[in-house]
Amino acid sequence: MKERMTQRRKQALETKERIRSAAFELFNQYGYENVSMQDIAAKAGCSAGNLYHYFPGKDSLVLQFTDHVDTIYESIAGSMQEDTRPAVERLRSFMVRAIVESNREEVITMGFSHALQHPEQKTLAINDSRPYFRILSDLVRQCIMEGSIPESYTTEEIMRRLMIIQRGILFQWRIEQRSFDIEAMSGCLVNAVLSDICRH
Amino acid sequence: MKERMTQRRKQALETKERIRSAAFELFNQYGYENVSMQDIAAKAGCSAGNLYHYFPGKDSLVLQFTDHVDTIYESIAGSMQEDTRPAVERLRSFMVRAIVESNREEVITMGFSHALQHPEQKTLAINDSRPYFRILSDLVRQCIMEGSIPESYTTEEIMRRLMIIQRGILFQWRIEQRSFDIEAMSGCLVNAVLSDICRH
Amino acid sequence: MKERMTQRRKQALETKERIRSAAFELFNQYGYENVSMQDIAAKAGCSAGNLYHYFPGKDSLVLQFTDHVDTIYESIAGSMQEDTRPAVERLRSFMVRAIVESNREEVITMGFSHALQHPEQKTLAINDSRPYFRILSDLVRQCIMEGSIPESYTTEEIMRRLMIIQRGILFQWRIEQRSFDIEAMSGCLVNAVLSDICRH
Amino acid sequence: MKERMTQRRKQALETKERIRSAAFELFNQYGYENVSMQDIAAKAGCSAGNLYHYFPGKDSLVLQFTDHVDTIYESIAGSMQEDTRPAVERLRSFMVRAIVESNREEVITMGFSHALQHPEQKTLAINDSRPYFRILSDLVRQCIMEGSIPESYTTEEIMRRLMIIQRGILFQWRIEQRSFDIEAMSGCLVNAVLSDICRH
DNA sequence: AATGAATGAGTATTCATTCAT
DNA sequence: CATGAATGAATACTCATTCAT
Repeated sequence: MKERMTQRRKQALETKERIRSAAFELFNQYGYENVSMQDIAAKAGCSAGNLYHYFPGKDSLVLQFTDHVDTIYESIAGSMQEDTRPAVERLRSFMVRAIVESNREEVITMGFSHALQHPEQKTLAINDSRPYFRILSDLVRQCIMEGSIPESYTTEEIMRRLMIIQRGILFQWRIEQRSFDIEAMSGCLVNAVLSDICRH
Repeated sequence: MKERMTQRRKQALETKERIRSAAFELFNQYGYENVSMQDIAAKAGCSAGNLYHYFPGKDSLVLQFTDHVDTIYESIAGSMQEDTRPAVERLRSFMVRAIVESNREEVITMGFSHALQHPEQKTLAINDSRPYFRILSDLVRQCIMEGSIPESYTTEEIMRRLMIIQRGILFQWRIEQRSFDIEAMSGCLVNAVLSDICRH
Repeated sequence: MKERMTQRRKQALETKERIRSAAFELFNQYGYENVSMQDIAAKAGCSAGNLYHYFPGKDSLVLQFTDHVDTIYESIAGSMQEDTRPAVERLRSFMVRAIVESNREEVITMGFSHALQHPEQKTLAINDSRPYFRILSDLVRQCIMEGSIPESYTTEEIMRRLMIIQRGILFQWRIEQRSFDIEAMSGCLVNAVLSDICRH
Repeated sequence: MKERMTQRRKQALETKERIRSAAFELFNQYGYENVSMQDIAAKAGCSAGNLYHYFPGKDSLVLQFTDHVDTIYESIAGSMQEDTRPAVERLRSFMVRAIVESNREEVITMGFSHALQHPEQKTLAINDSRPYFRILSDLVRQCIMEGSIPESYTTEEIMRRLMIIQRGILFQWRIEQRSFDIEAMSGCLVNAVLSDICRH
């Protein structure tokens, strides 16, 4: 019986994941408003009614994307734990990888567009409980402590600039339909901004 | 009789403008997909059917925003015609003003969000016939000619970086709900990027 | 001053005719329900509002077609006034010409389709005051009098058969998109029916 | 469980049939363009949205009528399989029954009217894959083989004449609002046409 | 005589969501 | 866990008609 439950639960998790990923792909390709629950069900290979066993509504499907991004950021941070370079180098690396990775996963564009249309939901607002902001502010603070970033800046100001770069690149990347070298561009702009900051 | 015609035509133009601006406000506030033609009509003070005397459809209402932006950019460029400073200074000024002005008009955010969801419409794609790109590429070319930007960069590369900055700021400005100094931030980031470029 | 009035009236008549013929062409091509008053106005080269100076509504525009058909039938009858052949020959000729001529004018198909959809309006019902029926019943009665059609038939029965032939041809002609010889077919079927009648 | 599924499916089929028949009655009574999806839903006793579970759109509802007619024709042909009379007699019988039966079902008039308005859809065009035309051309060919119809005619020419008779009767039957003996009329006109053909 | 701006009711179609099975 | 029939409200767009000019 336990076996069966596990079996069943496993299947259920698979179904949930199938739904989530179907939704993400479709949202990304056509935009939130142009994807219907029936479309998602069709792509996930189940009935429309069944979606409601796993997600309370369409909204909650979009909002899954923040969890998804957090996972990505955490895995980047995890893989850098043994990096012993100065904080400013690690910050640079983290930003570049965050930009590249987050643009690999296409849902994010959708999430960004959604956030742009609904700023009041504060989906992308600075929020210390979310891994992205936690990791980033940690790194920035270490930079300030090690002296590579002058104390005259607040953590928030630094983060804001980096976020502007990240989101600007995401935007342009989408608009130009992926036609430039995103890694080079990220490295270059993150550098420009950090150098500028360090010089003051 | 001509007088009367003018009267009528004037009223018609007013109606058209009322519709356009109602649409812009609503789109900006609630997002394109969450605004119905009825909503627009109600706000414009006319019947829904009447909208179709002035605009062939909902789409064409959104697309008006590019014209609107173009007007802004042209007026900035116009007001700078007698500026005799080096090209790189003028580029800096133009960018800062473009960012500040375009964020003053709220529709633009909506247009950007729309462009993000429909990149295939190439609303914001580089397009030499649009004033923004014409002005920008002119200035960049002058910088290259006067030597302030090295020849190793193409105009397009420079423009891409500036656009990333502009759009990143717009994004963040919207997300943080206008809670930082946009002029200072623009100056700062445009500087950082241009300095970085000039140094190479 | 009289001149001017005449001038004006002439222009008015021209406009009315332009509207009528625009409506007919469009109705015929696209069907009554798929043509809007604005379409008609555009084709007639005037404003939509102006249509209402000449016709009280869209309905009355369709109904014009019966007048139009009557004119055709009267002109056929007129041109046959000096025909001295036996009545049955003249009936044959009239039918063939009526079929051919009425299919030349395309509106008629539209009128027929309209009549089919609204039989309660009795647009095509037998109606002695209309030229078509007057002419036809005259000819049939002459046939009976001259003995070429037996007295055992009523005028109405004969007319009904001829009308069936006429409308069947019109139908098929439309369905097959004008791809057979309508004159030969008319002659042939009218003959078959009349011969059959005469034999009994 | 299978039982239950059957129950559900049965109910679904009933609903589909209720919708189809509601649509047919209404189309026939008021004409395609004067019936709204809401009307159909109301008559079928379900919501308008539900219509779209069963039929992709309004058009597809009209087009169901050809299937309906085909069923009728096939049942007539089926019931004549053991008829051993000469082909020309069987052709006569088939035509009369086809005319009478098809006029019993009122939708057909509506379908015809629709076909008249949209000849480009070729709903009623000669189409060898449809039972009506297959049966008819079979019978005609047999007549030619047995010598009752001269070889100088093509199958198509014969069929065209019979179709003209059938459609003409249908037309007149509708226009005169069912006020004559359709069986007698069919027999009489089919006879007249076939005799005429046989004589040449 | 003519315009064209304005209306308001109407139309097909979509879709998130519910629920009996 | 899963289905899919059903709903009902919403939505973009159309159009005959009116009327001030």
